[in-house]
Amino acid sequence: MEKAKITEILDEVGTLLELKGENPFKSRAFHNAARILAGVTEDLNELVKNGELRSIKGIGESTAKIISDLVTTGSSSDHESLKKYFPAGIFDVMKIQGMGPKKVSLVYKKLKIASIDDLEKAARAGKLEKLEGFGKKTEENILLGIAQVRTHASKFHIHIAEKAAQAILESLSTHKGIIRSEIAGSLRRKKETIGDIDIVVSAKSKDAQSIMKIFTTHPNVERITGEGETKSSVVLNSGINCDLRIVEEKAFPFALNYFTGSKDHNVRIRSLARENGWSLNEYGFSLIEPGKKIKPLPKSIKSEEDIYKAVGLQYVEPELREDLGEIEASATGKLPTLVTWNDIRGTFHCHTNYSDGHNTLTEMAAAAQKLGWEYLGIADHSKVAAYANGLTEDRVKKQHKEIETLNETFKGFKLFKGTEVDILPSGELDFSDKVLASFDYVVASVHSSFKMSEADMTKRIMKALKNKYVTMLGHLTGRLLLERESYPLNQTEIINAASDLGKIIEINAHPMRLDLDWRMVKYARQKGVLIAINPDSHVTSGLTDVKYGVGIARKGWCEKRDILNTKSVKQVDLYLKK
DNA sequence: GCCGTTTTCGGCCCGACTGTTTTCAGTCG
Repeated sequence: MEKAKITEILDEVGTLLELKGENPFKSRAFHNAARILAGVTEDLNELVKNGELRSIKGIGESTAKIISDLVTTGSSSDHESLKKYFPAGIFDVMKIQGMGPKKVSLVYKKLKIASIDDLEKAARAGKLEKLEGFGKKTEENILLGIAQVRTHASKFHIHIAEKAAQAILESLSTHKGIIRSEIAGSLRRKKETIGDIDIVVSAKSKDAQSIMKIFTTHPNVERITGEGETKSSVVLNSGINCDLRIVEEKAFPFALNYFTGSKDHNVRIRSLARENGWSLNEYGFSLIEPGKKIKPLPKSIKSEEDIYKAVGLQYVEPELREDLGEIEASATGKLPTLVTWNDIRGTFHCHTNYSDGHNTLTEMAAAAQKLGWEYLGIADHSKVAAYANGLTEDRVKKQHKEIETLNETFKGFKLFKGTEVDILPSGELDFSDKVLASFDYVVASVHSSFKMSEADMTKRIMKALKNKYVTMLGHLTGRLLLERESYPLNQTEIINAASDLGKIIEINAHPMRLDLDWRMVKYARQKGVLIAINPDSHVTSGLTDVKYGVGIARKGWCEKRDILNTKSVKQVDLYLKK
């Protein structure tokens, strides 16, 4: 069984235990195990065979048994017996705002509700309000929650969320009482997809009410879902939930840190505080048992840096706060130096209006130069990509001529001739070797037949990788959210092969390809594989929007040495000279 | 259920808001 499926089952076990009303720490143990397992790069079969599962922190006797059963037999008796308590549809019901484990469990037991449709029918018939702990208002909220799940995806692209958040922030800034204000949450952590927007501001309490008013009456607000003195929640007309928190100035760094998350990162920081005998919340440090000091409370915390220092850590950039090793790295002074916009010299996966980009070669070159870049790689689609107006051999020649002519006009800037050649289902490439040889570099990508088995898809890509003209494997992600294109892939095998063959792996080249799994990046780095994270103009309107769509434009995606910084650009340049 | 070197038992992060209660459980982040 594949690892992704196993982590899904562990999560399911955790959720089923919540529904059963088990000890919350017990169910959390399974969710933790799922998350931890997802970050394991070693071969699962080997780990099971050698009995090494238990050596992973967070995997104990029960979770190890489930994992090992799933790996060896494809099913787990513990999971199967838990499943008997609730039908599968129950997981959908859990997605509705306001429906947590207790309420879901109750409506199932009393009314046999096990799907969103059932829930809607019961709400419309007024059956829910008669249940204990429910009422008229709860019923209305559930109907709203159902409507929301149906009309909006629960996640939004970062650039959509960013624009929506900025609009709110701008309105708030008109209030003179605001001392500091910042976007927090996953948007600050620069996740590729955003669940909701968190904004934190500091102000005197006498100003709180009028600040809240600006927020809840903003023209972009569709409806208010919660309104209090320090916290309000709204749904914006784009469908994104947005929360505003108002705290006193001295609490601002704590609130910012708290609401930036991630949840798992916060839990770790709080545990560190506890070791000193302190409790940490969004307002500050306090002693767990007043009078029984273990370590004196830190004084004058003015910034997040001060908080990290107080618990013995180096400052951790928001982009790294996922509890995926950053706490340990920070404690030992081994945090990576992150890429910044200034590190970028160019990129290699751009489309133009030759295929499905929105801009001409001239416009793309001008935009790249305006960004201060030294080069831009043009990689339009190949002929089989008819949906994207892929280039035939003749049009490739025409584009090459145009690039050559343009290059003569540049000073300190160069356009590279590339292609994003389709990897056909057979693993053959969409251009002959002779045509491929005419490019400066070749990106090979899968754009069709996504429903192959993991083994076949991996074989297909491996075959393409072995072609000597292929420089880079295009958009390897394995998890493509919000998009129809999605395919299974043995990432470990591909990275190993790229390492052996000296190929580059490109991640998230496409603004629509989301949720980079940086654990995979970490593994690739261990294997010495050069990773290129590239913007392109595929969906957005050219390079003007490019900084939203891509990792390379944002710090935090990887370490500098992974990407097209001075050192690795030289490596890429070497490729180009070959 | 998982962890731990001062602990093999006892703790595990913490608070705001809602809607239902009539003092608080449930949900969320």
